[in-house]
Amino acid sequence: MDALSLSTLGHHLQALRVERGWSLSQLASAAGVAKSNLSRLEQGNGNPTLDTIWRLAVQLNVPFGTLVAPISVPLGEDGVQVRLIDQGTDTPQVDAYWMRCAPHTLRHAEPHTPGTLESLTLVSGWLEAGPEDATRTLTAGESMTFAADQPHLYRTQEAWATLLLTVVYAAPGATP
Amino acid sequence: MDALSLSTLGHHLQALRVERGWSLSQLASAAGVAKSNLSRLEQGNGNPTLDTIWRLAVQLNVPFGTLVAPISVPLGEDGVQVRLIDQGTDTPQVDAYWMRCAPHTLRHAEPHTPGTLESLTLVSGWLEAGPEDATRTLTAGESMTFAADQPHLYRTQEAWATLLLTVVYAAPGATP
DNA sequence: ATAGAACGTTCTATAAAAAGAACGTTTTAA
DNA sequence: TTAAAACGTTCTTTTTATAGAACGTTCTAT
Repeated sequence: MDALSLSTLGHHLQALRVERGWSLSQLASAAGVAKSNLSRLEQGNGNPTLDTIWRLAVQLNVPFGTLVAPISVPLGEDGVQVRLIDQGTDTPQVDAYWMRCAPHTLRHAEPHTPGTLESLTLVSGWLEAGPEDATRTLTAGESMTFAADQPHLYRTQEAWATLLLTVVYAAPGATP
Repeated sequence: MDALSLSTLGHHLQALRVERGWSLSQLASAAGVAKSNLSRLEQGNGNPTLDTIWRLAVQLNVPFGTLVAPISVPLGEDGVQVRLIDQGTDTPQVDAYWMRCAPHTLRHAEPHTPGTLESLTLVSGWLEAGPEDATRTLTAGESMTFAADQPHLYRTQEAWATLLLTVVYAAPGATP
């Protein structure tokens, strides 16, 4: 754990607290944490316990990861990281992926088999994606579906992109 | 921090490690964590430090929140199992879940805050979902988006359903 | 003005998380 | 068959995160 992350946590804690108009003492008391402890954390020192982070997150009403973001995750060589979440057992075959693209990444993807579709939902950041002649841009929370049986691409600019991606392969015998 | 969350963390740690074919000793060594410590954590005891969680998350190559996110319902009484995949860091807030529903399940969900949307993509099976007065049915590979700021439901029939679900919370200050 | 309360910080004491050594067991290799 | 290595667990020791008390300071109200 680097010092940057610790000060990030501290800044986040303080920002969220002030945003809500609470004093350090109030938050500490409400969360059941010693105010000396919270003080230390906001200063960027310390290395809080999961229990402590948990209590503060609950009290601040933020998702857990929010406190410690930005998240640093190792990437593949091309700046794209992909993880298989699940594979369907039905027809058509469906593969579900979690995917993350570094800033200024351009990933070209080969065509899948005819009739294949991809659906993606952006979780964080900004992304341009789609068939190479018909891309669209997405921001957090937005979704799109496109035909993936032709060359397609994923491209980021200044921001990271995190998304869910499902590949729906054409059902055997289906009429295109 | 309740015991459930701690054992959840333990299970996640172990599952991710085994998934990668690593031994406890290997992971501990690679992450720079004492194996006694990791052993304790996988057993569901202990209350790890942010530093420890961080090192393990980086080594396992998963977003931070994934390790500690509560697997909300372990296929509980309502036959629904939910796993947090990722949480966005942007505005609007986006939470990504993997969800599985047993056959003949009916799950009623409370309204989210105004403006909240849910997008889901079915990976396997059959699912009826949406606002209670406007549900739709999905089969493998299909997607839908609906307003989740009203009572909504998920219902299966004879088959299981596996899906990706993203909850997009309304941006603060957005005009509904 | 002045007493009181609340603020955030910095002490000290205690509880516990982390590291490292040692253990018995299982796997691997000679 | 045996020696060596790796495994995961359980000890002990060390480090440190947490709680609580005490502090000086800044608001608030009388």
